[in-house]
Amino acid sequence: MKHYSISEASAKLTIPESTIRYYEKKGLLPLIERDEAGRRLFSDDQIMFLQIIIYLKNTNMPISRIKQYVDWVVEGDGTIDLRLDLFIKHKQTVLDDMALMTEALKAMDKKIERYTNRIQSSKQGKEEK
Amino acid sequence: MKHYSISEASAKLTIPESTIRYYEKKGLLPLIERDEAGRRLFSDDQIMFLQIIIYLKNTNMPISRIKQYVDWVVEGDGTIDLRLDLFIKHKQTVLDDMALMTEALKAMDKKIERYTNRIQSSKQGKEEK
DNA sequence: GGTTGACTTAAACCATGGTTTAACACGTAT
DNA sequence: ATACGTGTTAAACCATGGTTTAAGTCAACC
Repeated sequence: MKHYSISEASAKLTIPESTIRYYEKKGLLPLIERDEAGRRLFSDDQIMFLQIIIYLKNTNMPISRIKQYVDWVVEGDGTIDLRLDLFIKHKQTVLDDMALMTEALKAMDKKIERYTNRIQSSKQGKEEK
Repeated sequence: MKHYSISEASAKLTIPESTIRYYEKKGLLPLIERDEAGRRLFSDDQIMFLQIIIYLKNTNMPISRIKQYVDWVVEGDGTIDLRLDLFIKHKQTVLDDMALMTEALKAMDKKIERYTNRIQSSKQGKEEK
C-alpha cells in the first residue's frame, strides 16, 4: 500500500495543501502518519476518507458536523447507528437544498426565456426599419 | 397596488427584516419608497424583485454579482443581453453545483447501505447467540 | 557548502453574509 | 403625557471557511 505526500494527495483530490492542513488542524484527519522528518503520509484509505469529507463539504455540511462524524468513526463500531443517522439526515438536507435550487432554476429559466424574447423582438424592430 | 411594510415583506418572503435592510444597504434594493416617517414601502413589484434576489442567493450567487445584476436592471433595456448572459452562466454554475451534490449523494447512499447492512448483521449476531 | 524545493508550525489575515447593538424617532392607545 | 410597538441609523460584532505569512527544518542536487 503506497503512501502519498501532501502534495500528491492535494493533486489527487484537487484541493489545496493549505486546506488539507487546515482540515487536519480542525480534527477532520486523525491518525495520519508522519515520516521521520515529520511529513504527512496518506494511505489509500486516508485518501478515500478525505474524499468522503470533501463530499460532505461539497454538500455544505459544516466542519463542526463533519468533525462529529470523524469522531464517531474514530470511536469505532459502537457509533455506527449514529453515523447512519447522520448520513440519512444529511441526505435529506441535501435533497431539500436541491429542491430550493431547482425552484430557483425554474425562475431563472423564465427570466432567460423572457429576456431572449425581448432581444428577439428588439432585433426584429431594427430589421423592420 | 398595495404597499407592504418591512415586517410584511419579511413575513411574505420568510426572510428576517435585518436581512432586507442589509440587502438594501448593499444596493440590492434600489428605488424603495419611504413613507412620511421614512419607513420603507414595498410594492408588489418590489416584492417580486426581492424574490428573484432570494432565488439568486439560494443558488449561492455572491452579493457582489447580484448587485451587478441589480445595477443592470436599473440601467435599463440596454443591459438586457448582459442580464441574459448572467442568467445563462449562473444557470450553468447551479447545474454544476447540483452535479457535485448528486455525486456526493451517491457516495452517501453507499455509506447508508453499508451501515444499514452492518447494523443488520450485528443484530443477527445477537439473535444467534 | 550553499541554494533549492518541499515540507513544517502557529498565528494573523481575509472575504462572505449576515446579526446585534445602541441610540433615537414616530404614532397611537391609555 | 407617557408608554408601547414599530420603525430608523451606523457601526460593531459574529461565524464560517479557508489563505497567507513568517520563521524555520530537512534532504538532495550542483
